[in-house]
Amino acid sequence: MRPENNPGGQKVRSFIETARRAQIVASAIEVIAEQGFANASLARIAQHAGISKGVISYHFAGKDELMEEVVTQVYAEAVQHVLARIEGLESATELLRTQIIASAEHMRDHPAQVKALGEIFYNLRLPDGRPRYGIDTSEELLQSLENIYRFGQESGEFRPFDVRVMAVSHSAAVDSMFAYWTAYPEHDLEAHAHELADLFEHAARTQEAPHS
Amino acid sequence: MRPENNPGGQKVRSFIETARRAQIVASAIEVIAEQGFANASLARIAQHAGISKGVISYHFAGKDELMEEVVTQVYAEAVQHVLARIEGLESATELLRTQIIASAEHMRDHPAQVKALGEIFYNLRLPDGRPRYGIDTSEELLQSLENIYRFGQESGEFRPFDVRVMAVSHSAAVDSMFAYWTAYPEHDLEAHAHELADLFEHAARTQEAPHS
Amino acid sequence: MRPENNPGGQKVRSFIETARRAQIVASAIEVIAEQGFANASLARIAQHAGISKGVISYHFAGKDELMEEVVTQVYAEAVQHVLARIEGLESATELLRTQIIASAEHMRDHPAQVKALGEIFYNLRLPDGRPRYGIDTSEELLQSLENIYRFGQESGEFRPFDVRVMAVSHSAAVDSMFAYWTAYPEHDLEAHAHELADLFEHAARTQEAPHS
Amino acid sequence: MRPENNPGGQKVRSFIETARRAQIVASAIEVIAEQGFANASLARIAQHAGISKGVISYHFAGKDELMEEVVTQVYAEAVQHVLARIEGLESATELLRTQIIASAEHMRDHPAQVKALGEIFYNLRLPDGRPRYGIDTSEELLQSLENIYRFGQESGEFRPFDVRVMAVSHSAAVDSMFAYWTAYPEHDLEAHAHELADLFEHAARTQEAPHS
DNA sequence: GATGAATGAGGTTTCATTCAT
DNA sequence: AATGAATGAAACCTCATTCAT
Repeated sequence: MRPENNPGGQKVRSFIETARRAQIVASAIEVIAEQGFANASLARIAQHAGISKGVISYHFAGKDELMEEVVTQVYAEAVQHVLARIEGLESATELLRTQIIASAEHMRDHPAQVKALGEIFYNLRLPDGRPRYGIDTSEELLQSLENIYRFGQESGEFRPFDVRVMAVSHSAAVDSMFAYWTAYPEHDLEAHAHELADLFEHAARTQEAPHS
Repeated sequence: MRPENNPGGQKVRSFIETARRAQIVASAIEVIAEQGFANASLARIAQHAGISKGVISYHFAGKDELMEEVVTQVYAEAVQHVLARIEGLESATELLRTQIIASAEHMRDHPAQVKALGEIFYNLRLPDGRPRYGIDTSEELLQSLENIYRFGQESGEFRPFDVRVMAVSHSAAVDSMFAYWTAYPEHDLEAHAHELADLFEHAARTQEAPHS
Repeated sequence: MRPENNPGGQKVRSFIETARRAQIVASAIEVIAEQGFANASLARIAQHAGISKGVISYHFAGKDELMEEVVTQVYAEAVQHVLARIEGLESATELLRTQIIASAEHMRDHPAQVKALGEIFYNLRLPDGRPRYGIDTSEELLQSLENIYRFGQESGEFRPFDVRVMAVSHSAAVDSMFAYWTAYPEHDLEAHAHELADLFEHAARTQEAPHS
Repeated sequence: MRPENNPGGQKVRSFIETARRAQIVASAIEVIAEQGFANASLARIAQHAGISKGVISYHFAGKDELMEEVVTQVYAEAVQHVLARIEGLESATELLRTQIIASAEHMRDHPAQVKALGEIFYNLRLPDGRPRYGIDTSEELLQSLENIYRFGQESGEFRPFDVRVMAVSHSAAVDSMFAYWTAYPEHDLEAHAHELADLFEHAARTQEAPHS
């Protein structure tokens, strides 16, 4: 039985426990990325980590907690990377371009993590059968993207359009970049990212009608 | 035991067999759409259809064949609808816009089918754990979209860009339109489709030349 | 998957299913009687019956349903036996004596059933941890006994006393007769029953008035 | 590793060890009383005591030894209370009445202990599946009760009857008094005890037929 | 053609116990 | 003396598949 919450509500985890949890999360990411969510049984995750099945049950309340821990860690890392890269940018165009390109960088550097994240998003279900994560889970991301596009509209860089549709499409296009690269590893991810940046820049920006 | 292949390699299916297979496929679509791929056991599909579990095993070699049959039928129907709607169109802009809008129509009319198709695409795996369907399965669709965009480039309607990236993004954006609508059923699907058409039209078309 | 309820709410069970359920119930009774509730796993019950573990899952929704079926069948049989023996009796004294003696007969003829019934009563718990069967489950039995004692009070055979305490004690004493016989099989069950009948007759009956 | 037996065969326990064992026993009693024997895992007992699971294994050879320690301590305390209350009584009638009433007092004052005792009695099994405690374990208690009833027969207070049956029934009736009170806490335990005393007094005593 | 019945593998989880620190 | 960590067995349950009827 793991330590209880302390009064502050934060788990107090020993060094060993932290390390084990990280090891298990890492193993889960690899197994899910390689074999898919449906084949990622606790037995396989344990075997892949070279530990006993019971260890996972000891460190996590159940499979769901493990999966949620994977999501939390992986998602946080991705957000962190992208935010660091767009920090300080001042034009909406630069923001949207950099969001796409930084996402591609992160995918290139952590493909298994991103793959696992997607698998869990699509497959993890609540006990009642409804998806644990849905598009509504991405609300935060969508609002960030909306903010970029809305900022561009207000600054005059961008034409008028429905920012929600733009954000949803932007997000899906970025995800599809990763999926395509996963299917065709020789595909040029960086070039794809720049093309995609062009695509959304053209889609969003005010059409020039310069008069002579 | 079902009939063997005849010498020509084509299954000969009786009327009853054809009807049963259709009934089972329909039931599978509904169960998958409602409960998700992971919860769509043969038992549930059979129960939903009001038939015995054995019937499915009798008419299909296994669960995988059933799933593939669902994909085949549903995919064919979707393609058929969109093709009929874009037939005869002559400008690339009209083609791309109509492809998006017709897709939305099909989603509106057959949401369960489209939902099930997505579930199977994301979840069905080969025995070795690799995905049964991948982006490569969409090659045909991607080429059709590429053809539209390339046609536009050749006709001068569209600016130069990587048609593959455009096709992949286009496809993903259309899929995300459906996913978003599924999550928020009150969302205006038709409006989304028109916004999306605008999005890709702006993304692709030649920027207006300066007026002299 | 077993057949669904028909509209009337009654399960429709085939002959084979009925036989299998009876066989499994019988096996469960024997295993519980011999090894105790805690050791009566589905695996052992299946093994004892010479069938596969999955058969039980096929015929019963779960272990709980199996246990409840055991209780239902065994309890009904016991009640039926005792009721048949006391039918037509007219004095309260005869009723209480015969209730005890008939119970002993049933115990003698079906010791495993009675043992299993007790095990399940004491051990089966609801998912929330509360007992599935409690003293409140015996309410029906207690009321029957109360009726006997109250009848005796009204007819003047019995002295005044709290009929509930008498019924609870009566019921416990009968159960302890079985438990004692189980522990000491050479113990004379029939003699015990007659002694117990004397005990409660003396406990209940009106004290003879002094002769003048 | 705990201290070995000394040559005399008695464990030598340090103060700390004694205190820890008592703490663990107390925790076990509470957990068993609240959640039932089946749900009283070592993990839960340790958690309830606010100690590590390993401590229990350190101080007790195993779960069985802990359970036996609970029985020993609780039983001794109960016997002690009842013996103190009947000490010095001189008539069999007083003895039997007081045994019942004193038992009820103990139940009222230590319900968790009594509940836990019952749970363990009914559920603890030897490795071979046979009950660890049975009616034979109560032999000492039964003989004490027999002594009371035999004393009453010899003094002429009680009629002739089988003292073993009377003792077994008496014991069971007292236990059922507790079980009933547990199920219906608003039930008047003291009144029940007095009714029960009346019951066995009437059951046992010589029926007067005084002639004038 | 169709069905109910049965199987056995594999899933997650709980648990008593052991062990190094 | 005490602990956290780890183990492996066993529990219940679900499932795809096979088979006799």
